[in-house]
Amino acid sequence: MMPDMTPPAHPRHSRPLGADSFARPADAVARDLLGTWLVVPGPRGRQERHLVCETEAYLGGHDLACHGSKGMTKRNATMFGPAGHWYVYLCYGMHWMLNIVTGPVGVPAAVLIRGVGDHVGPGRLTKALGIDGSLDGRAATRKGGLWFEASGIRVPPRLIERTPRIGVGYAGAWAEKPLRFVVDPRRLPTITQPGREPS
DNA sequence: ACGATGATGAAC
DNA sequence: TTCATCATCGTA
Repeated sequence: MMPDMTPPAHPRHSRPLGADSFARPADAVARDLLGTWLVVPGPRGRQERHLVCETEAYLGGHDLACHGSKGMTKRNATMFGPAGHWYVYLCYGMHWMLNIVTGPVGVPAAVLIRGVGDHVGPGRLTKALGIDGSLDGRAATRKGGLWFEASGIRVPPRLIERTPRIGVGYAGAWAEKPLRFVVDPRRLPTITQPGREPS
């Protein structure tokens, strides 16, 4: 069974990951977001939960692959703001990219969410989940929009694949750094029914 | 391998 | 105002 649409193991403890989870280096956040739920408002007041399985870290102004490396612009201003806010922008004229801002205020760093559950690919997942630029700048640390939630699923480090980031060949040596994090959800423990512990 | 598709940012 | 670029994707 794929993890999408699966309820949390402990609904009463369901709460968004807080600002503390994101006010850290982007590579640490990118790794730790693997195996968490992305909680998305669904039809008729329901929530969808999608397991995060692919992320990329953009480290800050010194990272030549990061939008913030050329200074603050209208598009990337959200990246310079507080951690735990969504940074969403349009890529190639048609694909919305979903990022979560990380690190301290003034440092343009973020994590790109590249794959969740069955929806692999940053443009595909935003299309499937109905995400667009109207989310840019909104907080992820409160219920009401989209947020992350601990799943209780342990992701063993040996199951995390690290590769260079996709589509940033222009970034010189920064293009080679292993800042993409991937886990195959089929290798994770079976997702449980509500009230049960992950095996 | 290539075109779609349009906002962005820098140059002029 | 023009132009190159772009954290992609579907089709061939």
